Amino acid sequence: MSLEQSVVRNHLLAMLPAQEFQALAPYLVPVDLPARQILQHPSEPIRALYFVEDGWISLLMALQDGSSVDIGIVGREGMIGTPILLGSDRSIVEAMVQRAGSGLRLDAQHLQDALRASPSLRQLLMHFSLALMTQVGQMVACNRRHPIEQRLVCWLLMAHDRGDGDDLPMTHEALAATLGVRRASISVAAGALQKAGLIRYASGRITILDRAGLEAAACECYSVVCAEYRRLLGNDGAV
Amino acid sequence: MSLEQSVVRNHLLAMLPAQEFQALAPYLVPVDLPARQILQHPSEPIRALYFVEDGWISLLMALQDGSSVDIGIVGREGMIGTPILLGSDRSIVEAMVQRAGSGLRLDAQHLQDALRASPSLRQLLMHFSLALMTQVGQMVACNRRHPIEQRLVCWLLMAHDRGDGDDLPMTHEALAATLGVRRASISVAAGALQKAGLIRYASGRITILDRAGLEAAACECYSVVCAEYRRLLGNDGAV
DNA sequence: ATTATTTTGTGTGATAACGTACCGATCTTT
DNA sequence: AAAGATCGGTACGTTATCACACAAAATAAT
Repeated sequence: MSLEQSVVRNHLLAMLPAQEFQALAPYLVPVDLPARQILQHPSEPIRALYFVEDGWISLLMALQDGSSVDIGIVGREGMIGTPILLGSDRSIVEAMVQRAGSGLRLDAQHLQDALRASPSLRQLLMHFSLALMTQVGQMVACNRRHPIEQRLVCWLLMAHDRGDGDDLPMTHEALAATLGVRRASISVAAGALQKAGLIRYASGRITILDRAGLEAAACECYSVVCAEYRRLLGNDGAV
Repeated sequence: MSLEQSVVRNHLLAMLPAQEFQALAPYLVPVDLPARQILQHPSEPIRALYFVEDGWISLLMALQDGSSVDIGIVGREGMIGTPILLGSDRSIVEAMVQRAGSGLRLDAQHLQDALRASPSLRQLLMHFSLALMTQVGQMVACNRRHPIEQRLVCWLLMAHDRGDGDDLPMTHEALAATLGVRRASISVAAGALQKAGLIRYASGRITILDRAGLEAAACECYSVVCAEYRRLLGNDGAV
């Protein structure tokens, strides 16, 4: 009883030609992605790719002082496991489920078979890798030059794109860890956004009230990265 | 009369099996890389890959305020043109020659032929792309958390690794643009390093005096990224 | 040699963000 | 309902870095 492409929410898989998807389907295993699960641990071999169906995954870089910084975010527009695609079973980048959801697992040892079964898959995955690289690159500049409030807005928009509704299950504390700043700084920045009527929040839940207003308040980084996702993955592939 | 592998200084090409290199050689065109030449322009199609032989190339992300930030640096351990490898002839990342040198050009339309001629090449290029991705990711965290002086040291070490001697032809102004900070901040940071006897500088030239001392003064980012280059490209591939 | 240009040193005040701390509000557990 | 834990608001002093400005030193051009 095989997986139906029509019910797949992952954009990469949804874009595959129907026949290729059918050939690929036997390798795909539906899995839950509970919050805080680590899909890619810096010190352990990566055993599988994950095509995200729901929720979103943070790519983190841990520092020696114990802090860590988000270098990218992946939702149903993408997958976790670019190192495998690029020929290594390790990476110092950590991938952690930030918003619980589900995904389709493709075991690493089947990747070559899967690529044979679906010739379009390689191109899609490589394009996604490039889009992700662009996102990470933009983050370098963003972290260097843009103030906390804009970075926060940028993050909220990216998370909103990858979520199901207008609610984001994040505390100020979690956001602070994600953006690599103090919790108090988030409280101040989020307070300003709430006062401006762009968002509302209460105990661990942030609600997007004015999407257009947020887009206007974000730094360029949001739209630049979005445009690149669209260019590489098409309007349907982009979030 | 073909290119001799023994005289090639690019580490990726040097690591190829001799036979594969011979098959690839006809596609490689020696080129000069004058300072400030742009190998990859955000708004133009990328027509070629460049295997760096000498000098180094900055990967830049330009921002709307007119500033730009270095997201990575490539020397003879690598190549310019990962977007082509990953299936796109465009990228919003700019590649500019920062220290003049030379390279071997592989025209984009020959890449597929080249990959057929040298099966090892794809794996090497993908490993390099992953190493570069790691470097960029670490830069995100570094820019977020580490002070200017450490970032400067980090950059000096990376440039030193990729250069020929202990002299780096960079003004404070150029360094400021590279690191995305004020020129005065560089003068202060560099002044401290000079006072500590780690470097010496004069009008557009920085000399590395105490390599070990610099390594001790750098943030973790330098060694983390180095280790990843070594892991992925081997001791000979790493800078 | 003189003049212009580039490069570096330095100072002043402003600002963003930090570390830390404490309190009240809200949620969870019992 | 009470107690405990988590979450958010706010404040204080500190530090890193900024923007701007100007002069001294070094280099290049005439």
